[in-house]
Amino acid sequence: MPVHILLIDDDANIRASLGMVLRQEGYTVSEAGSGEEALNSFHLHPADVVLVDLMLPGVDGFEVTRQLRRSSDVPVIVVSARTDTHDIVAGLEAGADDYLTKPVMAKELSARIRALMRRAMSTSREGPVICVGDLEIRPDAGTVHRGGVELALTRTEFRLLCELASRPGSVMDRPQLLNRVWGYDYFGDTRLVDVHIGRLRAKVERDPSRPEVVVTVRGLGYKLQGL
Amino acid sequence: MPVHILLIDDDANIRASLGMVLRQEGYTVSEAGSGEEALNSFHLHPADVVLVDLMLPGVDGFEVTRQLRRSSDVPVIVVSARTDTHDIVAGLEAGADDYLTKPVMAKELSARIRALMRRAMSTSREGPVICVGDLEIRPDAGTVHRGGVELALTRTEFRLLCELASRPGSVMDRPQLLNRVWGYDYFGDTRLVDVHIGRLRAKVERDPSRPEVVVTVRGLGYKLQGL
DNA sequence: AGGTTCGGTAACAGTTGTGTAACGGCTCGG
DNA sequence: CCGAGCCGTTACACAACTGTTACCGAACCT
Repeated sequence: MPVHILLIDDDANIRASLGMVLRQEGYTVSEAGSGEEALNSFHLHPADVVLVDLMLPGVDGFEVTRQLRRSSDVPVIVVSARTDTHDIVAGLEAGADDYLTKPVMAKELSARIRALMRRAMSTSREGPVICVGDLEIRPDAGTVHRGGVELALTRTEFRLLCELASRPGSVMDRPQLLNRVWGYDYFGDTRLVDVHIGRLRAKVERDPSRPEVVVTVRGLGYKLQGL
Repeated sequence: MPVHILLIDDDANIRASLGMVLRQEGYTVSEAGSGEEALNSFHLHPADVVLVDLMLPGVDGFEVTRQLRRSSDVPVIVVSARTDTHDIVAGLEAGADDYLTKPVMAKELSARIRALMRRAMSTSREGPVICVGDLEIRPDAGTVHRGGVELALTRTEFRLLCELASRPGSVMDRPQLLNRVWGYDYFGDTRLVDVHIGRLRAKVERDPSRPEVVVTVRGLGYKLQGL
């Protein structure tokens, strides 16, 4: 799941250069040139991090921050040309988590984003949940639920399932699975994967004799039936 | 409950002036002049926020930050004379939440502390009482009640329980628990955690032979049954 | 259909993980 | 100095998990 950043600045050049830096870091980026645009955009498609300039036409950066805070805990970083302590304090008081002054160093910006996300994640109550079909996989809790009941998977089964779930719908062959689940660097033939797939099915499938979730692709490997 | 700040700097003048600023803001402050002193102090009396200088004799600020992170989620702000982007990035990567360059503006420092505490407290502070199943845990009071009666836990048992309760439902593995409860670095295998889990269960579980609260996740660790 | 390959699964034995009892060291208060 | 409680280590028994093998049926090919 890519991390999404909303970038708010009225200067298209700055948006372009910051955007490029962020995209290179692997983030997806959407841009807004005004406060109104930003708030609308955020409502439609909430971001994981917001970068906001203070000087915006219309609704300024302070106000954008306050509005965001009203409905969201999203991490907000102010990026502004204004270096005055008064502005910094006002930005943070408005609800921002950090304040950077232009010109920003790319490395510093991304380090600060990482630090902030780390902090924001660590306090989030619920870990991520991966849903495949009627399965709910919680890598964090190490549990799999189906219809509210917890399935008792072993560690290997769980890792196998997670590995398959990391790319639902696409086939993974045996060497690949051996590598990623067992860490083996192994070619020859072993039925290891098959056996564990079988054990996994016994717990995961409604009717293990007719698999609907963990599907065999003959001659290739296995895949998770996306949906 | 007053907010407590640990201030680490080898320059007594800076400690004095920053300390004064912080005390005026209503914080209680303890000071340390070296990394070793700071880590010892933190272990004895954990702070709510840590301010650390980078240039320290012996264990430097980077290392202090890393060590703290190993056993705690405490908010850490680096306060350093070094303005180089490389240092900023390294500080944040080491686990710091923010990085300020000297000379620091008092107003900015306190605004950043407030912003960070707001973020850190937003969901992590469980309030005065954590309830798990029919257990009532009061971290401040150091007590656990079940059905109105107080359970007599030892300090270790209590910390273990609190640690598990900090993320109910999420599995915590043994190294993690060793770090956070005992402050150990992980060295090989020890049954220490298991034994104390057993002792904790003897007091906490209705039927210790069939645990419902402190649940084993084989191959991974233990978790508190959220409910 | 017959031969061949591939996948599913039962059985088993070896390995690993976990619960717990027991023991000695330590601290603290009398 | 002595006992009580707590802590960390060790040892052992038992349960759960793992990887291998063997056998069988299904799918594929000619």
